[in-house]
Amino acid sequence: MSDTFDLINNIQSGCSRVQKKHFVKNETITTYIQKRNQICIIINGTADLIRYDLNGNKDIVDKFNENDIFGEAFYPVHTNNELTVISTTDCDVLFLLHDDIYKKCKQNCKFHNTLSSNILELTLKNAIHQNTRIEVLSKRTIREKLLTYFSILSSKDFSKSFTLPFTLTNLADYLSVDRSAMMRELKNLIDEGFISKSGNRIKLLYK
Amino acid sequence: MSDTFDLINNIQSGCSRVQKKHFVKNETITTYIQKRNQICIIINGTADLIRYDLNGNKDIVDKFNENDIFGEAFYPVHTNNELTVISTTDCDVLFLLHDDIYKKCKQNCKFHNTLSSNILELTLKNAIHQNTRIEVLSKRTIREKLLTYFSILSSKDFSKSFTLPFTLTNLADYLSVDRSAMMRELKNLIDEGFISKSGNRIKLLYK
DNA sequence: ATCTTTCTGTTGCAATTGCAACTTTTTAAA
DNA sequence: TTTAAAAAGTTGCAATTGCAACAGAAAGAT
Repeated sequence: MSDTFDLINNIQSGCSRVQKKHFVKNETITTYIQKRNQICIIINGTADLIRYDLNGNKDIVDKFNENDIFGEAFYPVHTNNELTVISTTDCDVLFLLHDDIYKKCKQNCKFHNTLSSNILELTLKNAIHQNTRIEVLSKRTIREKLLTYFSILSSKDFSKSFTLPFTLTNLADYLSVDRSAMMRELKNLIDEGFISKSGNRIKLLYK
Repeated sequence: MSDTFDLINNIQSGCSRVQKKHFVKNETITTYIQKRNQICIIINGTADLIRYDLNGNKDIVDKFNENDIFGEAFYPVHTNNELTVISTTDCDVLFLLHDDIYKKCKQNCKFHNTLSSNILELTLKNAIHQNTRIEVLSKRTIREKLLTYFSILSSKDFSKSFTLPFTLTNLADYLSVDRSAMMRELKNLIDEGFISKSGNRIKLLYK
């Protein structure tokens, strides 16, 4: 994507303390503990944001892909549990300091301006992601959650047919519902003729 | 807040097409139809983001307060229903054009830099809001939703006691659960000694 | 090519939730 | 200050969901 591309091209000339690091699969990229000044951007690869609660239960809070922006700065201060970002493939990550973006650079340097614009773009994309998820999660039944999510995917692809960006197991996590209950409801939707499904390709049959 | 304050102070000097408008209670501030270039900031007052679905049902999607940033740019493109922002009190709203923020100003003018920095801050605050809601909504039971939300409010206030920022009716909407079911669960939490409640002031009694 | 792990698909059952339908209390408006 | 409109509080009941516990299929690893 040109956004991040511009940014990388400008790192050399920058007056900011920007680092780029490489991670192999299953490494800890960062933990959300007293790093509210750190903002991260995935240049390539994928990672999971994982919560370990007090009982040691593991829970995938978010999934990050190429060009996604993340960091403790995006999260409420929360003392009860620990958030950790772990690479799910090999990946390259850019680490920026929030203050370097926020505080106005006295020289009005080109790097700062590029940085601000790019990060605004990435942050907006992030907001769209989040609002999509909120719209889906705020539906009360599994059926409505599925249909809402499908409808958004359909709008995005301009087509009644689309491929799920997840495994069904991960879809259940995304919708925050029990997997078996979701499977049951998917079956109902198929039996009642609302959708058809082969593998993780879905087709909407209504309207 | 100093963020928005800085911004307003700089409007006069700006090269950008910024408008400030006043609305009385119950006016339509904007609709999310083909305004993906429009970004709005509430200077003061409050507003609701409302969805009208195909059956004409009304649903409060989000609530905005002073210094909140919003606009179609934050939402997925979605053909099925209409989103409208309506003032719930008298309010003043700043209208910016996304392109004016995104596209680099050739003169590196002071206004542009202030704008970018401020909007990044507001956008980050917005992300924290959204992630809070996602964390709460992704809990599977009403009990967990309540306790998670309470725990976040408690962390924010550095206290086991805090005041709900909503009426109970609006809290049920925020948690996306049936109000009567939520009341039942609140009562259970009180009876089992997890919390105490008087009016909309909550006290956590555990740990 | 075999083994191991992850994912898909199912089902019974108990627990939770939403819905509908009320009453009472509080707040706002005329 | 009376009236109207929200909000809070309750309850029975039916529907949905989560949980547990499987078996089979697919994908990765050795």
